[in-house]
Amino acid sequence: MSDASISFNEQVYELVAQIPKGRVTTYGTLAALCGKPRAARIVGGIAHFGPSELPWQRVVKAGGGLAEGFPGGVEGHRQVLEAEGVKVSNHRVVDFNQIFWSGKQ
DNA sequence: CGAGTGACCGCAA
DNA sequence: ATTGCGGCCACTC
Repeated sequence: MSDASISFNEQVYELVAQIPKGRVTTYGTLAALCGKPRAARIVGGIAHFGPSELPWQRVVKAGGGLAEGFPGGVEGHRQVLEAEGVKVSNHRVVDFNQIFWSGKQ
């Protein structure tokens, strides 16, 4: 653990910033990577007050669902995801299991 | 400085 | 399929 001295939110920032383009992950996964598999809720709170320069659009709900609290709603989220190359269908990420990013490329 | 809230997740009824 | 509850951390008022 090289970054165990930083806070939980700092780890989330690093992870979100390292998400490859065209790839997506879930709040629970980011929390689990930080060591808190039950802290998915915190990731959502961090995302709301976190730096807007981070690609929060690549962060979706479990199962590939779009974030309901996203600015503009799931409709706005869908537009950004498709702009990244991620196909979305009915408020749901297509081929989510293929573009899912588990922290290892 | 104390309490509340949040862009969630998973399970139980 | 829907509804309700507990859990965790950081940030805001």
